[in-house]
Amino acid sequence: MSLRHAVLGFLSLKPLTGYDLKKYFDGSVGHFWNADQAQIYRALTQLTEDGLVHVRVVPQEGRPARREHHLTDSGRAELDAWLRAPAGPQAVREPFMVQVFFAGRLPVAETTALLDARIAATRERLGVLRAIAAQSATALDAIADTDTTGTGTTASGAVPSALDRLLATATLENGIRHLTAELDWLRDLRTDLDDLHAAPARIRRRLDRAVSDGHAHHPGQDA
Amino acid sequence: MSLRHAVLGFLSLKPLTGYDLKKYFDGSVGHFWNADQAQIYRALTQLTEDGLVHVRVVPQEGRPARREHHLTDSGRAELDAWLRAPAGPQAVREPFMVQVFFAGRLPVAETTALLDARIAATRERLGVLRAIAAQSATALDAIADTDTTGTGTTASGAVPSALDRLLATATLENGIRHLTAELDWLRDLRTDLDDLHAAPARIRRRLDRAVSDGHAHHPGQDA
DNA sequence: CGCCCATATGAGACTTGTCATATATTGGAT
DNA sequence: ATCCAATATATGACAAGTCTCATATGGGCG
Repeated sequence: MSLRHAVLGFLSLKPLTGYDLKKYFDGSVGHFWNADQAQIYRALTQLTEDGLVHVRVVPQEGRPARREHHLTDSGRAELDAWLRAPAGPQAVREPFMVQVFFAGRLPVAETTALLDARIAATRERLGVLRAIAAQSATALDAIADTDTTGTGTTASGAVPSALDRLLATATLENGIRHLTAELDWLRDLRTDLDDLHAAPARIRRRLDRAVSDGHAHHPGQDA
Repeated sequence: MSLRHAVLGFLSLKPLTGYDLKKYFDGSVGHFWNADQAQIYRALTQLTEDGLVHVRVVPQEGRPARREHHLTDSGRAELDAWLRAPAGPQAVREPFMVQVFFAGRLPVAETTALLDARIAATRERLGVLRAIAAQSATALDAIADTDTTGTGTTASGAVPSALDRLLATATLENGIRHLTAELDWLRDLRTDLDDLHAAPARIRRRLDRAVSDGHAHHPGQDA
């Protein structure tokens, strides 16, 4: 869906090859949008067919010719229209939550182990984002800096404005906030599990009974 | 991928028809996993082919026969194995962040309008989750309560344990935390945008120059 | 010599989403 | 009385999107 538009977005900054795009994706929007190389190339092909992009082939010494993709006017129009359109509700899809939801089948020890693993992984991802934020070179700078044209014509690589920086930083911050929230949640859940587990079996049975009150008794996870 | 496993998870609670499953999905894991009816039926077909599930047809007066899907032993084994397996890194995919990232092309007023819309939508979703949490009837209870069998044999609908409740509640809480984080972030961004916009044009230009220092000047969004 | 970088393309499997449709019964509206 | 709507139940077909894997070229570098 919006892979196309992300591509258009980058091309609005400056003309790029599929190869460039792949790198920029990984380097700047990688936290919230992953793009496979094949996908990018296919998107470019389609966009070209649809007339939103046109290709200029720039021969090079030694390397394969750059197939530079430039935005056309309709491409720019399409991008702006999309940017204006309020995004529909995005489909949520969290396999890990499914695991948690049904984790009652496992012995508690295994569940806490899974949580710990998840905590570690989340902390790691958070570290990565924090590191990027700390060096504070917005991905935009990387894009503006690299003179891919070789022609000396840096006209297309405009310097990012304060607004652009703010927005780019904000997307990073968004990732950080979500990861932080996730981490907090994981730790709280971890604690709750421990508390539940710490209560000796007899009390736990009483709890179960109190809570379900009047129904048949449940097998229980005491294994 | 894990639609299959979510289905297995529900079937481990009690045997269900595709129709039941659809309702349970919507009612309990709907916040973090959306499932289309056709998808569920397709998953059931596959699971049956793979021998993880077997169907018992229960004729009914007046209604179409219930095709009850029961977990087989290998089904249970598969479910447990999956629950134990640490989830791989999930692909992030946030169209809205893409919009934000490139929103610099729009006049600031439009961007803030988009943000406001997003704030409203997020608050709404948050309200829904909070309401569910407040009535505190875990989705599990709904599943246990409904006597779908009609046979009077309530044996399969086991009462959820304290652990099960904790986990179900936790997944809800997870959604709430993330939405809250999102909301905070949106508001902060909103404020930052206002601040930037509030600075008179001359100062803003100075800011831009200070920040980019030595490069060509950027067109700017003063429209 | 062999591997990596820059650059690009293709085939095929699989997942998802969307839409349409079928049947039988109960319960309300006209 | 009759008809429509809703409920409970289930399928089929197809478009669109994604992922994965494989492959090709030609120069630079260790």
